[in-house]
Amino acid sequence: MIHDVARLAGVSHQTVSRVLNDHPNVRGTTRDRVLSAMRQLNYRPNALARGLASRRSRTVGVVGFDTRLFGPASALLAIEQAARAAGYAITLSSLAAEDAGSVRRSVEALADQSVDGVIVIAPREDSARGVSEFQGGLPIVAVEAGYAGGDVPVVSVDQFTGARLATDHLLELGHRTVWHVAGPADWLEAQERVEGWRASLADAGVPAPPLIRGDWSPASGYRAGLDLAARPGASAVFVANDEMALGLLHALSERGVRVPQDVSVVGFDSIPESEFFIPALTTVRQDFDELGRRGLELLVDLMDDSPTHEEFRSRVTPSLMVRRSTARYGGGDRAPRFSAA
Amino acid sequence: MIHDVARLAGVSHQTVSRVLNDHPNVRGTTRDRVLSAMRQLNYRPNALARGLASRRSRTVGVVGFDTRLFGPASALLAIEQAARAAGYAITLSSLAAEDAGSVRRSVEALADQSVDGVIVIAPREDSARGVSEFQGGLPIVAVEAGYAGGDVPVVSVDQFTGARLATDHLLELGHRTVWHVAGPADWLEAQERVEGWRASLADAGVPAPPLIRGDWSPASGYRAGLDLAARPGASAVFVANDEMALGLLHALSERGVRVPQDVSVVGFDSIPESEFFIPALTTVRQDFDELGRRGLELLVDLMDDSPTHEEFRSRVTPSLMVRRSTARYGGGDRAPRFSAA
DNA sequence: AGGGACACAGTGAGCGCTCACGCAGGTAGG
DNA sequence: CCTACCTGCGTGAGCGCTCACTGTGTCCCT
Repeated sequence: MIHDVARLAGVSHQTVSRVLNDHPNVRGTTRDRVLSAMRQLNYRPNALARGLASRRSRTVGVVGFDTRLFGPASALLAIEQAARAAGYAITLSSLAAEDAGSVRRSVEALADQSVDGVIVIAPREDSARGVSEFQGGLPIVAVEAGYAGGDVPVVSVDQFTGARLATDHLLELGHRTVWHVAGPADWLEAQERVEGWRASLADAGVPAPPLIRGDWSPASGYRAGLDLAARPGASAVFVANDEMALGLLHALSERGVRVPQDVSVVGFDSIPESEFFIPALTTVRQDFDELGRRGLELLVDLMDDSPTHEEFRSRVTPSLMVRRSTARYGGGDRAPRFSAA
Repeated sequence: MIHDVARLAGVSHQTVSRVLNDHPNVRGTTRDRVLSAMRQLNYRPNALARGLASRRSRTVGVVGFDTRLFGPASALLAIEQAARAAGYAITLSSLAAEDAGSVRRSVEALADQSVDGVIVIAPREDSARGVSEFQGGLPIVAVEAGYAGGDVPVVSVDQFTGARLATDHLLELGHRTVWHVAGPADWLEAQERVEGWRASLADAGVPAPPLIRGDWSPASGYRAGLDLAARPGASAVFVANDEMALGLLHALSERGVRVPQDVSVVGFDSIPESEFFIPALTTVRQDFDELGRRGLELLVDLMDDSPTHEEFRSRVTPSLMVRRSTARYGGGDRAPRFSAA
């Protein structure tokens, strides 16, 4: 096919290849002849052949865990768009279960597809290990994976600061202490948020109430909400994500506990829906787009092994969105209107 | 590389290739020798080279519009998993804007990547046109794209029936009529839902209130809610998706209109959060997983050009999830507690 | 005037596979 | 006993490109 173009343009196949790859040392007039021949023949370079010959597929693999969730889905989209802009195609590989083994297998599968690099969106501890387990000389970047990933380049949101933001906000409103509904213990993000919460309480010199564990789902937030509704002393809660906060709000409403009059609630993520929760949820916004963009940028640097970003760990700073679910501490305990089932 | 395996196993490269491709006419003992040689050398076939030689990349392209939304994201995930099971890799191409041109460009870009087939997740009218615009002899399946797509094979949810389900439910509860907050006019799904709603009202012999347009966003649902709160006659609303229903619920709550005592609300999609809205939202569930699975199945059939499914249009039936946002019509108009700003 | 440097173009090999053949040897049918 | 056919395996070419190398002509410096 490249030969047809070459013949029509009256040059060698190599010159066509040079034009294709923007090599210098092609005279302008020659280039124009080649380009017009390409247009005439509606020539489309064969990506497979280029990849085979050049050993660069111009494709990056993305390993994602549950890309239905807002965070991963947003990061994926941002990565895809940044990749397209940088001239890379995206090959996707979702994880069924997220454990070290399946992350490794996914990366291997992508390597078999001859991708030039891999981005792993996988926020659990195990997956970070899965990444470092992979031995293949393939550039890999982890996104949303906290700091624990050994020597893997990581781009992540500063969860610690985000959690402090949330907790400090509640303390500044006069609450005596802040409860925390956390995510699963094996999620790096959940861990960091717990630490931020603890640090904030410690700095304020107030005791930390017992931790309540959720699993990110609204249902688990609902259960936490029932629990909290039965504790008249609890006046402020920092919930580790917006979905759980939704469930919690639901439970409090069912129990007749008013938000924010009786209890203040802060979420995390700022999913688009959170602004329309009842009441509108005060939450910590993570910029997933920025995350995806930076991840791809870092990967491109690694693939070009240009003067590689000395910064192999990049952190995105979250911000607090104050809405209607938080208010000044009113003092006193709630009268237990309903007993908790 | 295949030669190394061949040498170690004492066979020709062609025999290795036969083993790789599960060809018959290889003696069991020979096959075993080849397999063990592969294992010893940790041989990984080069997908690019196989694709180049065989003219089949074993890759399918997916064009998706805003894969952050629950529907597209779920379909994408299901497609990916079905593809993996069928031995295909996934190349992703998200759409920035959804118009005919950019759909066509996306499909072309995927064709340039030598994909064997394409699935388009693009629910707008324009995109269906974009698909049929593409001339490339590439198998294409549209998902979530209604019926309007000319001669393109389509897998979609029966939106018409879904809308009837919702409207009938409200009418059966005794409501005099049902209002509808619709999606954008150029979305096929929105159109079908409007038609289902109209058909249901017509069958019941009740007049259709004016249509309220939204844009799928919670914010537009919120605006619709403010509008409806000011109409004391409105006692039942069918909202075209759950996000808008959330915004609507928020507005009603702000205005002191109680759901379901004063107004019954039905959504569409059954996003995971909807169960924890306040109150839990009655909604129409679409099985996006089934959609994705069937889409890929259909595409595989087309790619193998096996006795091709004579059914080129496959419809998934939605179901009604009755929760707490709907109740029997209480009779009488709402007393306007608050005037609409 | 000679030689080095550079701009521009062409030649052949080969990336790692599969495809279309060819060629033995065994089994069956007449 | 010859043809016909199947099983099992090998040989060579080639998929559509890029890479490394070679070969011109032109300009500039010494």
